[in-house]
Amino acid sequence: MTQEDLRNLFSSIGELESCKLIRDKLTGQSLGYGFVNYVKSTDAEKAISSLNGLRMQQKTIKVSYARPSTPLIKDANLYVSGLPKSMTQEDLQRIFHPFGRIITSRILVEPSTGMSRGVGFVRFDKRPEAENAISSLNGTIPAGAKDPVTVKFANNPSQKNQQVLQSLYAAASPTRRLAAPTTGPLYHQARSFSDLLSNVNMGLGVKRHLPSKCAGCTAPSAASSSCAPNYGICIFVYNLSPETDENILWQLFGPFGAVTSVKVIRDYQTQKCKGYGFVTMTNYEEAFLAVCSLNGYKLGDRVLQMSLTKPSGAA
DNA sequence: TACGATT
Repeated sequence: MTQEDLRNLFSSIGELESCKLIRDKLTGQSLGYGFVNYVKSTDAEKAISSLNGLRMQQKTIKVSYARPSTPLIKDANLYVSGLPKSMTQEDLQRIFHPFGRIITSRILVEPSTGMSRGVGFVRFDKRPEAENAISSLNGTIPAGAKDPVTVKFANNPSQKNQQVLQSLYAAASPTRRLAAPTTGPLYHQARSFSDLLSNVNMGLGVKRHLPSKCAGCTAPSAASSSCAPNYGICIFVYNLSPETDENILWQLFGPFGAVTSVKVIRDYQTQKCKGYGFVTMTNYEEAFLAVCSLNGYKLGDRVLQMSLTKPSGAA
């Protein structure tokens, strides 16, 4: 939605004094909210009663009175993971409401099934309420659940966009390409990697740095995995260096076939890779070959290990 | 830091 869309929608109620769509500072992308001032307060009331809850495309818009702008309401948004799949938004609110006024909350779902992904968000009115919720709830086990939940401050959308831009820049940067070839790990990777691929393409056995039993490949029926089985095969990759970025995973797995997503798991504070990541591939045969080929592959000074992700909830 | 998930 553009600023103009916002203006058109809300000016249909009454005369506007001002109207502002909030955008990311770097990318200019809408952050999904904005502020509208009406000349007459009765029009503001009308806007809330007629537009709140309106469904637009995939979204349900929320319209309410803006809270007074103060530093206290900033950074009060929490990210919650490890929730039982059976937990509803109402359950989530029940758990968090003792700590303060909840502005919004939601549980993320798999689009295809509507099933909970076990993660969600809770935005409190005030920062100290959010802090209290973290210290009281993080690591605790909800009633009736068997695993503890993680409660922490949510990532800031502009931080996330910065990461994406940096990663794109790093991939495209000529200095990076010139600096790497003779000494960097990418050079060594590229040479031995192409050897490896030519082996694969000729249908020959694959050299490995470890005597590999192809972990995770022994039971092809285990193709179902915790990560979106409808969307592909999810591969767990371990022993990545702290400097690993998404591009490296794309480069490693892309030649084996269709890769739908890659994820480097990072420490939130340092933004360094925690040593592992995930790659989702569309086709089982290609994923199988990638795991068999890349397990034991030496990237820089590290021997990679990989397997299909641990199935979840299987008896 | 051997299984994430960021509206």
